[in-house]
Amino acid sequence: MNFADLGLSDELLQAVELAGYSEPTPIQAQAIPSVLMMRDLIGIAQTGTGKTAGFVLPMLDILAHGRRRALMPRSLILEPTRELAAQVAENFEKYGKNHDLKMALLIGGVQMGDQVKALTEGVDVLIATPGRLMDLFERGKILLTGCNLLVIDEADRMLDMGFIPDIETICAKLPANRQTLLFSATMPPPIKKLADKFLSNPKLIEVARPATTNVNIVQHKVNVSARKKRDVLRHLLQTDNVTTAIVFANRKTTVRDLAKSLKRDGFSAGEIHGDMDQPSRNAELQRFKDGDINILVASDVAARGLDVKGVSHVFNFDTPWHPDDYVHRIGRTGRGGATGRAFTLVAEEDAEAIANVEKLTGGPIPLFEIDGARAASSPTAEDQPAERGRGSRRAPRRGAKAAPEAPAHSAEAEPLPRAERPERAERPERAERPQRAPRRQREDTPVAASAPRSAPERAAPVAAQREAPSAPGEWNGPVPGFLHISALTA
DNA sequence: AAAAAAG
Repeated sequence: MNFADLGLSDELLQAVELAGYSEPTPIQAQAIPSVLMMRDLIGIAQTGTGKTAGFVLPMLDILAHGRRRALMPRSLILEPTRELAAQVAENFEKYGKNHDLKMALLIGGVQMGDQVKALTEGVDVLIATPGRLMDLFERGKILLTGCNLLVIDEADRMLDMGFIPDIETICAKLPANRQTLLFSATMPPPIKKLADKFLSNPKLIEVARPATTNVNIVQHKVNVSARKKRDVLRHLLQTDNVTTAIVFANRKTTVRDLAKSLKRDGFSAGEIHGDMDQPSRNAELQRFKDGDINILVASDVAARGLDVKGVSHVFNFDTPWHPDDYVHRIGRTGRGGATGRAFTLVAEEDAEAIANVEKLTGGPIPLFEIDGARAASSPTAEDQPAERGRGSRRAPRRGAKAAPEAPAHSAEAEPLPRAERPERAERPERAERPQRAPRRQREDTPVAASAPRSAPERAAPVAAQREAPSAPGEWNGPVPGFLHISALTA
């Protein structure tokens, strides 16, 4: 199966080829022809399956015909979070480079002026979060009567976030005679009802099995007391060949404190959560994507859909209360055929949550024991995927520095510091300290002795993984032309 | 219990 067999135009095929893809993913192979035939579609799929390109590519083809009119966008894509909306916009830029199509990114947290201006001039596609879209609509800045192509992305997430009434309101403002595509990782009854109400004779495509069955993600839980969570996290960050990690916490305050603490300890860390203003959120995410930082501490704003290449590890500093979120969080790693590792720190307060997670994922998550240096497993070169073809031998990304490393778990691994010892004194020092955060010296926390620097080849496979081309639809580095999109929302 | 999204 080849992209050329799917009925896409030559301009699109060229953009796809330029992006480095030749073979469509299963969801693309199934979705693209149906969308081109103007059918309604239900896609049971998660991000990381190439879902985004699955609707962006045929939409571009459809939009290539017809003309835009002021205030009357021709198509609308709804996304649950601002970051996801921006990510879809990047895809439009990438694949639409041969088309003269205008888009507007309508998200909150940024000034309305440029968004309104774009609407006034006419856009072909709106990419929006529901709140800002409703706001602009109520202000009379948008007419949705010309919008005959609608994409509802991440519908189950929209449900979780209470957006379904908004979605219904928005659907009612669109022409009844339209094409609707709905994507969702799961199909809970309210989503099924929504689909029944707003889609007609949809083609059903199901490709993504739950991420928990993603064999590319090695999962572990670590029993730990609440007060030792930070120590265990630091230990894992140092000893598990972490190149790039997302650390999820349940509360925004935890995210903030933890990021601060990691930075203080010299880790190259950043943070993202909903209490930050949008420019800061964008900046932190970009720093992470660019490799300026290799650890992102995040709330569940980043749990779903975010597509950053080469995330070697996901850490759940807290077990998510909602078991579905566990699946989404760990799905940030092990993407595009790469191997990922997911650790969940389980304290007493997480007991109930982890039980629910294990019920959902269908079995106990293997315990990873640290105290006593008894590691259940450690990443080795064999764990890493072999070369995935397609030019994966580019030089390592400039900014993608590895985390401070120590040898992988083995009999000689350092045990965790014991509670009664001065906690930092026992920790192996990071030989290659991420320079960005100047360490604050404190006399009671001496810099620990240096751990042997692990051989560079240990980290190499994961670094290569970060560089390997992703499937279409995945985030694949900054898109040069994207500047003008961000300018639209600056 | 939280987080997200409009401000």
